[in-house]
Amino acid sequence: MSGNVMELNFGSLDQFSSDQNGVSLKPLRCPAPFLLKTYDLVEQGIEGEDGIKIVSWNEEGNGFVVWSPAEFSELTLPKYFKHNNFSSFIRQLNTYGFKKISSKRWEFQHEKFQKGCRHMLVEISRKKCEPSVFPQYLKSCSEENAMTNNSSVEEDNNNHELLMEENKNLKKERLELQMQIAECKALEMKLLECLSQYMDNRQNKVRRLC
Amino acid sequence: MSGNVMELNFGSLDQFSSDQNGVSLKPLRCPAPFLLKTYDLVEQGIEGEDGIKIVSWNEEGNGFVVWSPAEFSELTLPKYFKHNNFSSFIRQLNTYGFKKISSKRWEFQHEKFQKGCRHMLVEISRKKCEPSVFPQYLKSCSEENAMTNNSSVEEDNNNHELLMEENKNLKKERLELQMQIAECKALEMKLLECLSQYMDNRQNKVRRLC
DNA sequence: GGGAATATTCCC
DNA sequence: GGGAATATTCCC
Repeated sequence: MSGNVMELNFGSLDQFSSDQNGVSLKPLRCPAPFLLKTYDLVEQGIEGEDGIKIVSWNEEGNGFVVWSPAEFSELTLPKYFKHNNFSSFIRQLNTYGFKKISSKRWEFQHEKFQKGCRHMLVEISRKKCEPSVFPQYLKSCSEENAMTNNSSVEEDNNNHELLMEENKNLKKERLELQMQIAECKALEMKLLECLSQYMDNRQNKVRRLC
Repeated sequence: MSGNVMELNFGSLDQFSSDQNGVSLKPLRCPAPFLLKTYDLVEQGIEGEDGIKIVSWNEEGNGFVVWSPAEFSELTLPKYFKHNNFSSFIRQLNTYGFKKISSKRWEFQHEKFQKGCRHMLVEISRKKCEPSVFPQYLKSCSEENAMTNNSSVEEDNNNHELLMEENKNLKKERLELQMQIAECKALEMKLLECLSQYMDNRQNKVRRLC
């Protein structure tokens, strides 16, 4: 196992800060490991005995460029991550809100990912899936309805495959909706329990007052 | 990267079955990679030049024993997984419902994990987050879905009308489920309002008592 | 043991 | 790009 990621140590996950008097303050939230590793990997983008520049900051220092995706995948990624897939790396960049800002080269940017500002990484967070209360269900509703209305009837009639596909998706969706309902019911139960506890408390209070 | 897990290939994720006439049937669900790897790893539990038995089936063949956790972690795990942590392995076993059945040795069991029954792995699934609340109802649902999928594949293929009909019904069902969810959400709101009123009342009561 | 966050993979 | 399933880690 020598030479691979399992023996690398990226240090403790917790970060401590100290003020100007050297007094230790409470632990700060730590940047996600992915961000720290990506930052470090950009800083050390020169590899191999021929000193190829595989990855580096861009000219402005407000983004980075993967100059050689092949060598990046083969040499750089496995030093920092548990894989050597460029696409998995890209997936993570997207998860953390990086944008690909050039169609001509692999250049990525994030407002809080800048040369010399390792401390700023803590301000980058993963995109969340659940924005509000009714979103996914309302969203799927309107989208589906639009779809159904737009799609031409004759195509559907003539395309068995499409129909089968839609059917399959509908079944999947049904299961998801059923699970959502189960979750709702569970939440109701909890709320009811909660409510009954409050009522019991009130009863007791009333009794004590009599 | 030679010699580590990233170059191992465990084959396609999809499995196909054929009947006795060699006719290819539709793809079967494939066991989780974790289960296949664990099965294979138990089968090949002898390692090193001194031929130590690191892991093997138990006497009955209905479970397996990790005889040497240290060597298992250091030698076996990284060959099959992207880590060398015994605890991560245990975490996965728990996720898939395995039980530790001895306090004296690292012996694990799962009803569907048996010597010579690699095909049975497909019946093992990850535990879901919400087991207790409405299990029977969800279960019957998924069984129903399985039934629907299995029954009369050829008829469905050949009968466009049936497919259209099913499709229509599924959409109707979807609408009903969405309405159910809307009702649930509305009820939740009322319960929350109710709860907050009780909390306010209690506050007032406390205030009056002071 | 298992909940939950993060990482990796797979797929659209 | 991103949703979602699975894997790995971290923590109780």
